[in-house]
Amino acid sequence: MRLYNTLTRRKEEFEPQDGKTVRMYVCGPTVYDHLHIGNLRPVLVFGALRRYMELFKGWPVTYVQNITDVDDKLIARAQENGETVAEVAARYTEAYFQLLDRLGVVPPTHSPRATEHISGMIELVQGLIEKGYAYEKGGDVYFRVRAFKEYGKLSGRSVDELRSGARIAASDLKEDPLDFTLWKAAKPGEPKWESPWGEGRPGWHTECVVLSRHYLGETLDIHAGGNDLIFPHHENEIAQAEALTGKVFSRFWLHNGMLTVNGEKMSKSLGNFAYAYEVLERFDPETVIYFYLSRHYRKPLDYSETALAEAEKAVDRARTLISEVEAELRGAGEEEFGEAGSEFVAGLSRFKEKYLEAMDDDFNTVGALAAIQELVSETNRFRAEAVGADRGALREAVSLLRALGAPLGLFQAAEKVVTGLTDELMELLIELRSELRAKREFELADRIRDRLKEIGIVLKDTPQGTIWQKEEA
RNA sequence: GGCGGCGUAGCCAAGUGGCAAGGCAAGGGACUGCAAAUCCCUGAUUCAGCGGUUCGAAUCCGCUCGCCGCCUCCA
Repeated sequence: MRLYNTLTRRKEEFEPQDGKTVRMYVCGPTVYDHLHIGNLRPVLVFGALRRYMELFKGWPVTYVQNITDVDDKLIARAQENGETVAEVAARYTEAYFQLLDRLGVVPPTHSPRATEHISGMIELVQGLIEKGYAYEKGGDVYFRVRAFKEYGKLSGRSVDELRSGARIAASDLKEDPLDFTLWKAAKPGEPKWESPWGEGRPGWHTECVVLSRHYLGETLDIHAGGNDLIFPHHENEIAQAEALTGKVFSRFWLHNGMLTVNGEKMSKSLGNFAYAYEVLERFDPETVIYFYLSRHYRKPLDYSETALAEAEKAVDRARTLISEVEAELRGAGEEEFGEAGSEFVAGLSRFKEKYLEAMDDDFNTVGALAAIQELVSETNRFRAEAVGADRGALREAVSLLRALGAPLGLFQAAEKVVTGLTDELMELLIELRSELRAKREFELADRIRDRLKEIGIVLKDTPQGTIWQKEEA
């Protein structure tokens, strides 16, 4: 498949370096607060990319995502609350995994905490000092940016440009204003670890380098995150990793576009802020997923209630088809279908092809969703016309729909469990009601339908007879 | 100031050199006791504007207008 690589600014053919397993690293949450709706985008997009590779490309993915459990924001939050940093981190880490579960996102293969790898970070910093890429000043350690000649290759900046840009605060301790912190001397009351430079804690960009290397080796296949991380975060990661090893840190860099609200990036200061869990109180998980995948991942995505409501209708169209077909064919055996059914089933492959083509072209989920919608339309058309055994062919369409939805996390809601007794009782009720309708005793017939609706069972009178379904969760 | 991106029907949104996907909304029709679901029909001679390259451009180049992101913590 082809993926747009920020490093080369082009779409490139992607294959895992060993031809088998994808080594993928995605920047994870800083657990000082709940995820907001912007944070959700990389989680859903790269989670779906991972599942697509596993389910359709045949590449198992080792997916590593860090949990940043020590940093300035966490320390500030802990002090506000009169808690320890560890308590704050534990609470929001738990919330994060609950959110993944709610959304049906497969958890990362590894979710290392930064604080579990402090010794690795110390080794990294030490290695950089030994090679002349870093220096210690007053208990802090800084990376010597000018020593790494390829600095700026990811973000397309040159050191000269950056210096003239000069919004970077000068520091007496740094040799150069562009140098960035690898290790911070501890201030009173802050979490701290012993190091060759005294007590302190790791600075910014060290954790991703150390964690990714620990689980995935020196060269990653894919490193992904929001495009606001390109500079300085990812640029600095490359500098550290490549200065130390001399090897390519990551072959591909993937960046998702920002979530906006009314066209502007969401932020607390603008007041256009919402938590992920709040959206999930208003919309079901598959609607939320559909919304996030309804725009190409590299473009900005504008959040609004209207957009979510539209996603809900779009996703419901497919789910209605699935659930109605399953209701219609409930109890029916595996029938062989005739010419019409066979022809219909043979034609289904074109939707899968369109889907694969879109997904393979820089993970174009929008095109993939279009293919899914076309599959839904075509199936509905067939459903309206088909009679007899050919209707069994609908099973094939539904099964394809589920398969295409699987990497995206769509259409996976478990089939409603129906016990044999319920099945028989419903058949009885429907039979009696049909007789009432035949006698035009609609009042009683409608009462049965209304009462069933109250207990969560929906009756639909279709040309093929009455079907019943449990109401959508 | 530097770097990057975007502007496609009422709304959302693919496509990035060869007759403009898909969804939502709207109108008409079919089906129907009523519901529900579904089907059919109706939409951009046109892709912010102006020039240029080309047999051919929404797609390439230049300019103009408008919007956004990064350059400081940020998904």
